[in-house]
Amino acid sequence: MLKIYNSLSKRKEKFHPISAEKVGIYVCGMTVYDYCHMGHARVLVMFDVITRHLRRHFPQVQYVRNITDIDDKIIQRAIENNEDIYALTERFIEAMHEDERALGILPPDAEPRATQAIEQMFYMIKSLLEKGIAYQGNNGDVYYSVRKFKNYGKLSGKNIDDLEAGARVNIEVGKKDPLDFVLWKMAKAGEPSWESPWGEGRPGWHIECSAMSGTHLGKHFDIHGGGMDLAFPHHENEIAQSEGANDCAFVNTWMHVGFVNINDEKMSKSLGNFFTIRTVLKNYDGETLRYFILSSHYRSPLNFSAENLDSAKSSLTRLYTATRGLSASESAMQEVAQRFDFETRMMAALNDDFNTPIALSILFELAKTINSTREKDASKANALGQLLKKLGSFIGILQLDADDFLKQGATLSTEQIEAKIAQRNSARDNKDFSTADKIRDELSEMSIILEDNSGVTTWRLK
RNA sequence: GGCUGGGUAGCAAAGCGGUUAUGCAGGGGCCUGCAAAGCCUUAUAGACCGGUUCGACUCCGGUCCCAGCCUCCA
Repeated sequence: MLKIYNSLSKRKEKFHPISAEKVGIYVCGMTVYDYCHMGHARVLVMFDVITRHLRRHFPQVQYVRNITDIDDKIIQRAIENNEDIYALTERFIEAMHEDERALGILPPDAEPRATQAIEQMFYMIKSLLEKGIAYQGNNGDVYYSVRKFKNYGKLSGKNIDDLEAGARVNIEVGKKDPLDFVLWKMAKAGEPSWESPWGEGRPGWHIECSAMSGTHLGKHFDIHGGGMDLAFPHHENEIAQSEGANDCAFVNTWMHVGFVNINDEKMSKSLGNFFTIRTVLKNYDGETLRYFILSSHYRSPLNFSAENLDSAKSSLTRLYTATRGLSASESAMQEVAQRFDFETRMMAALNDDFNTPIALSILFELAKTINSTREKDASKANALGQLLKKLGSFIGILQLDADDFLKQGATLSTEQIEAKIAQRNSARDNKDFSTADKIRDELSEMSIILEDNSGVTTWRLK
């Protein structure tokens, strides 16, 4: 039984899909004006794990993750770069896909773009205007009238009067109430714009997600997710728009992924303390990044540091080392899978609100079982090794050949290393251990570690 | 000011009212020419103060501290 923490009820709840035939999940994706950073990586990886797990439970899962390709920051960046806006967004969409592949993220089923959903936004805005929940300000912009929506604040736990007391909301000329937010804004000269019933303009940020989720998943669907910083105001406003326009419940389960921190502070663009995925990939492989993200529960803060990434690398190395040199048939794996409870416990961990730290601890227990079984019962160890890879696939790790993982990043060619090993072994045969150790030390300088196991010397990268 | 979370051993990170989390790092041992890997073993916890309980890291109350949201942000 899958349980998910619902940000709306602030409780872990049993997950019951609206239709067991087809589960719908919508995740707020990137605004594409720059490279993705580690905060984005966390959301991408976590919802990859979540959708993989949902697919294990339900025959059909429709995973929709949007791309925001029109907004103030994109326009501003295009001007700064003196670059065509579509060239800019196209460039960063491609970069995002590259980063995703490096992290082992499977593509969503649909990846709609805001600029391709303008028509649907019109329908929604029209409907809100007809119901009197939206209005056109005297500056031409169309606004959502927050006080017309009785449940405003139900997701973020805010009440309207407290918000107003905060007084950090920006006051714009066209708004009747400072809390109102824009649905459609009039275009300034030179900005990208669309002809609309309310004049030449472009969409406000929030309306795109209401429009695109409705198009792909219907008015009422199962799961909506994103980073924790989107809960307010973005998701709150989506609820207001969708429920206001459709007169029905919008989303059953809201999921929010915690922040990536640096020195216990949120990594964010505004603080400027962010690391892009591709920067981190220069020093660590994608799977290590993924492991690092999975090492804490998705709602907890995740502290980004070289120490923690190094630790992730070591941990992953241990798991890969356990699978080294093992292979078994599917039937042998199935047979052993039934005799042990690893798979059951793995499922239970993921069923408990996607508890990836527990899931990883189970993989380590399995690795230990493999290591201690190797000598005694090779065929059992082989089968357990296959099981480890299978359970790793549940969270998208351990899918490489162990040698490919353990040997990646060497500064010498395999031939050069093998030659050194041959030299060292002939020295060892002659009991010339000082020469042998010297060769080993030289390789160690280049982070190449030798291991003499049952008469065979193998190597790996530190 | 309003609203969320959180404070666990050297570091990271979970579950749990009574039984080993797990990984990295450390100690001892086995293995090894020596190492590495692996195996066995071991130490180090639960911010603070009360309460409930036969028993609390786990429940309740209070105190202190930290982070986040209330403005674009994943």
